[in-house]
Amino acid sequence: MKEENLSQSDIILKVAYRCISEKGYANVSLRDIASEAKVALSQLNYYYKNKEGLFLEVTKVLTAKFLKEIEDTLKKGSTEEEKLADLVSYFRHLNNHSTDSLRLLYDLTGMALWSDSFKSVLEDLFKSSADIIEQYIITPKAEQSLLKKVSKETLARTILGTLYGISLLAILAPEEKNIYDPLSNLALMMGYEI
Amino acid sequence: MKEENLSQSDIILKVAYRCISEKGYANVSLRDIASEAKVALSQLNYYYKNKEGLFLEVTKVLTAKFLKEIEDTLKKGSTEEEKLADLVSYFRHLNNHSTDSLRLLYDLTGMALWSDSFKSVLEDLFKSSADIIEQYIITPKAEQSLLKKVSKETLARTILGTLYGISLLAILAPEEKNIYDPLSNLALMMGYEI
DNA sequence: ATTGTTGTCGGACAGTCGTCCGAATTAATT
DNA sequence: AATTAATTCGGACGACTGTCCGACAACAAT
Repeated sequence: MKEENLSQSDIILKVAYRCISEKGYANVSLRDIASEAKVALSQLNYYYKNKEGLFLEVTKVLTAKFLKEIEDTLKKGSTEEEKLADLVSYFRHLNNHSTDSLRLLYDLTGMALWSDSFKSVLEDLFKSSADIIEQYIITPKAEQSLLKKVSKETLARTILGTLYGISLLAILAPEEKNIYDPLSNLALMMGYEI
Repeated sequence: MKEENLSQSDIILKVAYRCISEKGYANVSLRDIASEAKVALSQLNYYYKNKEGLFLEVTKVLTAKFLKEIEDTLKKGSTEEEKLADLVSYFRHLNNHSTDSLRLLYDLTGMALWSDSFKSVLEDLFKSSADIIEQYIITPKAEQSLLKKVSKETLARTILGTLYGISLLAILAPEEKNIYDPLSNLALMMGYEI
């Protein structure tokens, strides 16, 4: 077990991540986390000062994870079409196999609607994600397509927003069979053949 | 003042709607609502039984409002292009002038991630919205476009998800100037000229 | 006029929450 | 070995939460 040599602060962070992604930030108390981590309640304040401090740290872990995975995904393919298809597949994969992390992302996004601290972290994630997408996908080739009328930044933001919104709808309606078609559809809408 | 002849239960509902949309469901207590409504705390339980009951009622009011506005919006235009442009304008308008209602929608969507009661209400909203979009926008004309490869249902769901996701990003990054371009961009991506 | 129903209120209840503090233990430094 | 610093713990504190109950008022129906 690699968990043996984790510091107590790491354990707390890990357990907090799992708890929130399973039950939602509004339904998790510090006592829940402390007891699941087999740690005294006061240790959470010792390492992270506040509940907000702890949850903020969880948010940073999550956003860093997403950012890295998005970049890794976009690095793989060689052509634009491949990269976009990979990005769509990545979100589809999140929906299928990492529903908890995706729910956590939406939950923390909801927190960002009311708290400036969380808002700045999430803003940074979306800004960085859009930048990466712009860098890897929006090549001159795409600009020559039917999308030449909009800026690179706008196009990248549109892609991100679409993936984000459709994934959220997919989480809320898991019974739909062709629920991930819209993701592939995005590429078609952009004029790609994937 | 039309508020004079509102029943107490209506006042409570109205105040609850406003409170949640201003501070978020996790940050509003029944006492907050009761005091703002100038009503005894126990009255909230008298009329709505639970906190969940009250918030659920707020959710139903909100979803009904959105559904009606979406339908009204789509009824106006005569052509497909107009209808789609109107729908985009409607979301843009929400972002600019009804930010509270939009935030409330996202907040309750977040609640739907953890509670089955809220989930079914929100599911219904998205399902009905997609149906309406499909009915008004996806005519044979659109099917003959470059989108002929996907089903009507999928296309409608894509439009809804895109509007939803991009609006959420727009709320979180209000400083961006051309933040609503992606909305218009959606139509361009679909091959429309608006 | 009396009875019963509905609405309204204040207050109390038990439980949970985040935070903090003092003591005990362990580790590091001198 | 002795002193200082960093961890870890249990417990307590005050504040806040949702829920519930009994009393009183308004009104309707008999």
